[in-house]
Amino acid sequence: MAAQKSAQSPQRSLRRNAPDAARRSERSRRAIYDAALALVSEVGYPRTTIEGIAARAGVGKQTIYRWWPSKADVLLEAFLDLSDQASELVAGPGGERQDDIPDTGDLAADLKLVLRATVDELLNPKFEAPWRALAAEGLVNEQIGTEFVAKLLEPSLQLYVRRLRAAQEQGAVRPGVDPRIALELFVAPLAQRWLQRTGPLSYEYTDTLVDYALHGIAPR
Amino acid sequence: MAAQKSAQSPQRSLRRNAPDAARRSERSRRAIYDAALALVSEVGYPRTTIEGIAARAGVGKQTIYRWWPSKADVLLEAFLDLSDQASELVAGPGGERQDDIPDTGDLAADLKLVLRATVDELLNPKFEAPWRALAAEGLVNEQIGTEFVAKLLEPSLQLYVRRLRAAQEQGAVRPGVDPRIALELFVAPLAQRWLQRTGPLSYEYTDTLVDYALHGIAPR
DNA sequence: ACCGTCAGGCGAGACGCCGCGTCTTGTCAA
DNA sequence: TTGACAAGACGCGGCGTCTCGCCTGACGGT
Repeated sequence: MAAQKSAQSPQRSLRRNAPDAARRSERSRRAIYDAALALVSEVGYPRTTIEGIAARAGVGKQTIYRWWPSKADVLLEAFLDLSDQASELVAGPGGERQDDIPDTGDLAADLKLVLRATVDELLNPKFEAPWRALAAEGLVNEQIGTEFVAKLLEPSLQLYVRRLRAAQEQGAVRPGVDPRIALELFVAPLAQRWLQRTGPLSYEYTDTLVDYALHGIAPR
Repeated sequence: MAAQKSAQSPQRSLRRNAPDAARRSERSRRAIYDAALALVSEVGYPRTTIEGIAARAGVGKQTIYRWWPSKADVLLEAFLDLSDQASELVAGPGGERQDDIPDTGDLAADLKLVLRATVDELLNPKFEAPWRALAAEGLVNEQIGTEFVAKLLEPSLQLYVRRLRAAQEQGAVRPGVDPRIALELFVAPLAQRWLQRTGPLSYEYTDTLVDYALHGIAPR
């Protein structure tokens, strides 16, 4: 027995029968992502099946079950991958990520700009179906919900937190205000309107949200 | 062709083979509601099956398929029924519904009070599972989503709209403000925090939302 | 640097199970 | 008398597990 300090097999003990990631087929992984995203968009999340994904990807079912515990996890990873690709396009291949909201000194204008970009993203048909599916799954499945929020939403929200803190130092936001709660005033209504289809997403709408959130609805 | 305006059978033409509602068993209907709500709470929405509801309710599967098109519709109706019962308890059996937010002249206080009541309702364990399930289904299923919003959410939102309009007439809200959007400033963040489990629901939190929404986060 | 070996990931698909939605039967109440 | 009812059989399709050869990539000996 060679120099393994523990157990008979190399890093098998993490989960039962953990597969060897070094020998994993990159080709299959990508095909599965593509098939999952395509199927969710084409036939909807509930009618997307693991059998269907496997067939579409030209992959054995076992290959999916080997690497993911559920179809929700497959879709979550596929969507994360899609988002990464998309944001790599925006930033250069050099790597500098879009990791801050611009600070022109005009908070209202900066927020409106970012929210307009968010609207554009939400209206991108490639994102809609998987995004809705994951949001829905997250409501009912705590594990997916937590991961969805942490990996997909939280990074964007942190951008707002930083921008609002900067505004606070500049005196553009009241000192006592909690940025974490403040950002919800414009983000949550937008998200809700989109998810619940209670109205059209327009620049006018998001601009209004920013104005209300900054100055309140009471007379000044 | 045979100008029957009313066809051969009484109100059969609405859908194919529409059943006779007059002969419907009230007993089965109630049992199905109870079983559906109980199962969703006990085993979760995805593992709640029509077979399971039928068995639990002591009812034939056909009785469910006769009256509802899908398990989501069953649950929606069951939950509407539950809500009606609950709000009948609050109002007297005489019938006067709680159909307005109190107007003490102090808008902030009135809103805080109602939001605190909403928090209590959201934390009621009897409501949580079915509410989440329906919200999730509504994200992915447009028909359910529309009905969910219209029958469950919209009535409550109208209460806010009315109260905000009254406030507007009293000069407590700026004239140009759209009440429909204004109410989202405090309702949407609360809903989102609850649904996404991104933080605890406390009176302190909802009070803060009202303050931010009324006065904004910018210096006055 | 090369090449042989072999563990294990791979595509394919069979398996038993279960819930789906439909259909059939006999019972019972309006 | 009619039609909703409880019970449950039916074929179907997706589930998650399994078995089969094939092929690949990591590793060791020369």
